[in-house]
Amino acid sequence: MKAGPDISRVAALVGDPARCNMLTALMTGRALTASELAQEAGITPQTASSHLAKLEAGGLIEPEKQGRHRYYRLTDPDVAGVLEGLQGIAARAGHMRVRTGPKDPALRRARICYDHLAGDLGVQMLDSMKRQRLIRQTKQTIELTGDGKRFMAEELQIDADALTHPRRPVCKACLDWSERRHHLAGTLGAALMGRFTELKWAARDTTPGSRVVNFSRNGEKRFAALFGANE
Amino acid sequence: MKAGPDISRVAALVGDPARCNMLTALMTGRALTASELAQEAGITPQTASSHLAKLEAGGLIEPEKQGRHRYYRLTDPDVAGVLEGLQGIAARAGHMRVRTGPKDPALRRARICYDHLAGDLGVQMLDSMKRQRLIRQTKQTIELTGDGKRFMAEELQIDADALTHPRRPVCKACLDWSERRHHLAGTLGAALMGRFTELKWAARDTTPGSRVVNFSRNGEKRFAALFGANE
DNA sequence: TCGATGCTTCGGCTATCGTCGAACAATGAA
DNA sequence: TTCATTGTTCGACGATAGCCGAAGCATCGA
Repeated sequence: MKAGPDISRVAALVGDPARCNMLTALMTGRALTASELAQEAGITPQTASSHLAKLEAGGLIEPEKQGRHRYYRLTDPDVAGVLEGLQGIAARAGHMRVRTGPKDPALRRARICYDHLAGDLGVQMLDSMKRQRLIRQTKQTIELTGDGKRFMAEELQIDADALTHPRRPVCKACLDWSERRHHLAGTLGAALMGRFTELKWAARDTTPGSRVVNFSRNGEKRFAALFGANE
Repeated sequence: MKAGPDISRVAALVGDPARCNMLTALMTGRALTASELAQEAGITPQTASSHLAKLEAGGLIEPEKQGRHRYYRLTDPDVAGVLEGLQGIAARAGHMRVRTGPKDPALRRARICYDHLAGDLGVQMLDSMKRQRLIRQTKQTIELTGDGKRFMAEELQIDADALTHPRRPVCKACLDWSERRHHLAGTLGAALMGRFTELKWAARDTTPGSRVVNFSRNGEKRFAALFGANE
C-alpha cells in the first residue's frame, strides 16, 4: 500500500510523554544513565528500561556500557534536529509547555535531579556562578576558575581538587526539566547539594519518592547571599 | 508532570499510522479533501474526520472550505521539513514500510517528494551533479559550485542567486524513501522540478493524490543528457 | 565470597485512543 | 421541495501500550 519509511513508528516513539522527556533531557548532547533518565521522566526504572529499549530499537538513542551503568545518548545530530523542529511546530500551535501548573510549584522551585539541585534555584545558581566568573563555560565543557576554587573553599569548605572522578565530570551543564535552561550537575553539583544538606540549608522532602527540595528560611537567605539573582 | 514545549503531543499526532498516511499524502503540497484523505489512509470518513480535527488542532494542517468539500493542506513547509527528517531517521533505523515492492514501479522511478523530484531519477540526478562537480557537499551542507551556477543558467535557465529563501536552504539532501539514498531537495530541487514541468519533460500523474511523475519520451532523453548515469 | 547497585524481564492491571455503525447537519443539484 | 453527496457528532467496543511490583542478571567493591 504505502511505501517509504515508517515515519509513524518513529513519531510514536517521541509521542509518549515519558520518552519525550528522556529525549529532551538528552538534547544537551551529553549521555545520561538509564536511572537518570528514569528520574528525568518521572517513572520507575522498569518502565524506563522498556522505553529505552524501544528508543534504541527505533534508532533514536545509542547505548554505551560503562561498568554497571548504561549511558544513552542521541544517535545523531539529525535526531536533535527533528526534535527541535517539533518544538517549533508545537510552539507555533500554542502547545506551549503546560506549566506544571500550580499543582506542584515546589517541584519547579527546587528539586533533586539525580543528586544535584535543579529547578528555578538550580538554574539561578548556575547563572550566578557564571556572572561571578566562578566557572568558565567553553564550547561543551564547564570548569571552575581560580576564583571559583577559592570561592568553594572559603564559602562552602569544598575542596574542588578532591572532586575529580574517573568517569564523571566535575562540572556539567544539565538541561533543566521545568526551566528549559541549564543547571549545574557533575561532582561539583552533587557536592554543593550535599553541603546544602549538611548545613541544613535544605532537605529533601520526606515523602517517599518525592524529588522536592525544601529550603529552610535561613538556608534560603544564605543561598541568596551566595547565588542571589541580584548579585 | 509534563513540561516543556509539548513536542510529545505533536509527535503523537504523527505517531498514528492513519494520520501519518494523511500527512504523507499531503506532502505533495496539494490540498486534498477529507474523503480523499480517508481513502488514502484506508479508514472510514468518520474516523478520518476525527483525525483531521486533531491534526488541525495540533497546527499541522489547515482547512479550506470550498462548497461542500473541505480541502486540507499542510500549514507550513516546516511541517514538511519535520516529516522529511522523520523519514530520514526511520530509514536509517531500517523501519521501512514493507510494501516498497514491485507494486508500483512508476512510483519508485520518479515521484514528487513534497515539491521536488524523488525516486530513482532523483537519486540519479544528485549523483550526476556530484560527479560533474556542479555541487559541493561538505559535512552537513550542500552548495552549488561556480560550475553549477553556470550550468543551471545555461542549460536550464535557472538563476541560482534568485533561489535564496529566508527559511529554506537552496540545496538540501533528502533521504529517498525507496532508494535509501539522497536526492536533492531545497529551493533548487523545487526549481528544477518546476523547470522540468514547464519544459514538458515531465508531468505529475493526473490521478488525484498520486505522487507519480511521468517523463515524456523526449523529456527522458534530455534529462539523461544532463544527468545521465554514464556521464 | 558476599552484599550493594544498576538495569532488565515477566506478569498482570488499567486507561487511553483508534475504530466503526448509526444518526445528524450542511451544501449543491434537479 | 426533494434527493444525493460530503462531512460531522455520538456511543460503544476492543486492542494497544504504558505502568508498576516482584524477581532475575550483571557488575562493582570489599
